[in-house]
Amino acid sequence: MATADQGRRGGPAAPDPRSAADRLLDVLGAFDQDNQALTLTAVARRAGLRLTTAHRLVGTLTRWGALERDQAGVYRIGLRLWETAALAPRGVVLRQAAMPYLEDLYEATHENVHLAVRDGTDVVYIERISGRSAVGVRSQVGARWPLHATGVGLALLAHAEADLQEQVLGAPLAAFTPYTVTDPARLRRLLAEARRTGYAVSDRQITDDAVSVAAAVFGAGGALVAAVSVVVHAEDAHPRQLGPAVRVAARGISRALGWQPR
Amino acid sequence: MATADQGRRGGPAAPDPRSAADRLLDVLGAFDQDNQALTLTAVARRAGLRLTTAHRLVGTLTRWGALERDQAGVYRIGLRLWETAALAPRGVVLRQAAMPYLEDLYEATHENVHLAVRDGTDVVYIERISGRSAVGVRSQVGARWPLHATGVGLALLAHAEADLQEQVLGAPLAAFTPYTVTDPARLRRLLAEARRTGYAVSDRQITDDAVSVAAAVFGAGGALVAAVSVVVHAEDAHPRQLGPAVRVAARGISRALGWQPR
DNA sequence: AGGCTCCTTCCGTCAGGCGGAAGGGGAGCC
DNA sequence: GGCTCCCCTTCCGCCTGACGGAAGGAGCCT
Repeated sequence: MATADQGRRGGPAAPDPRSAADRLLDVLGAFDQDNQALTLTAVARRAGLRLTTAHRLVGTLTRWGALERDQAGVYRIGLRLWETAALAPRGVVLRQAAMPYLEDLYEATHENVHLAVRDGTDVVYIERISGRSAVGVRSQVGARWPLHATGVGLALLAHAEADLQEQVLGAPLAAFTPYTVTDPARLRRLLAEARRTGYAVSDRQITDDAVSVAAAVFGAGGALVAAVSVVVHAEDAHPRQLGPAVRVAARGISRALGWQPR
Repeated sequence: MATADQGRRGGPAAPDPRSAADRLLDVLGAFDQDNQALTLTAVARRAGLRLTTAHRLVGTLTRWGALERDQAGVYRIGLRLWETAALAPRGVVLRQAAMPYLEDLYEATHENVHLAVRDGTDVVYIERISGRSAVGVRSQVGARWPLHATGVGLALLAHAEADLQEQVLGAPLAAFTPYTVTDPARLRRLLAEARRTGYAVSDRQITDDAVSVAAAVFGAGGALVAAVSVVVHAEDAHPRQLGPAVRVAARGISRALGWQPR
């Protein structure tokens, strides 16, 4: 979607309000989960740039290593960018600290295990351990979902500041299945429940055959940092049983991050 | 190091030959393993930019999400960049495919397990599984080392095209310990040995207490893609024993990537 | 061959990036 | 308190280098 405002009338071409830096970032932004490999023309179209401009920017990015070009002339995200992005404190660094505990959780359940952080009113998945026999889930590493629908999102929202909660509760809540909670009052009760029990449950809110049980992870000083979850088939979901296991893993990670129980 | 050429003489300021795009990328490049958190001034210094220019660029990057700024005003790599970089085919995508086999290798050995790819004449580490009791290694995810010294580097070099081998063999070989192989003829023999046995051994070439045993990973069509290694204490190193295990893991990953034994 | 799409190079114009200057704000020191 | 130092932010005029139209090349399909 959003090929918008390409329409130019008689006027002498509306001057692009974007800075050169914005345009470069828009080239990077042209790549996403569904567009991991793009031709030059596709980059130009998705970034809303003239072909020549895209050509120049893509050349610069490729020379630096932010993009790579294969024999067919198709561009992908390059290793050098990956390398730099590996320094993100909420990415690789968090993941490395959490990994052993995620492994333990996987060993104990043999189900999909997730680690995610909050960005605005979305969750971003940092890591996923996929059981071979586990339920098919729609979340990939790097994927984004709204806070209110996923297990990890509910866990994060339940422990978030009041104004963020109000922001989410005040906006329309997108539905992904018939089970997705779109009623603010019901969402409020879910969050209260999550705070009371220490784990959040998302029942078939993303796909209609998966239930997710999640718990929040805190850093040094008690700041909310991330959330962990286990995703299981809806029919054999035992939140009461999984909750404690997820909580244990979450506390383990919190401890590794320097969190101290009060 | 490298505060170089800040010296301006009487002249009216040498015009920076870098493009706006280059300068933006140099801001990102200012962040590395040893500089994961930088103030605005530090960014300007490391990127070789005026403070005002850095200020503007860093603002744009932060607005986009490529950088994040904490309360103290210190900048770090942001989640959005991490998200985009997660699309790198030789990064997260490769890692996800390899992970189960790396786990198996870790279970079998309980030593540090590495996955790395080649970039130019360097290796870049994509993943590391650290045993709690394993030997301390100097490689982090996202780290870079020259091909000739690490186990994974030797495995990659042994199966690389002839001209790359000649390029490495023709250049000076940096030493990191007294054991680092800096003689081209000896390196040539190591590579031949690696091809013969199917695994490469780096004996105390990076740190003087660690031995690395590595094997190459191939993709669909037989293209060289990556290398896997196990790093153990020098005293209890049994390359003959580890070699086969590493080879099995490497072939497993290769198979997962669509490689077919001929 | 012809027509198509996608890519690359060239070059003149003018908008927008650059950086000097000035001022705010906080930490540390006397 | 008053001082200094350092880091950050905003403002604004000049000049440069980014932009994009135009033209042409390279494949690919019919």
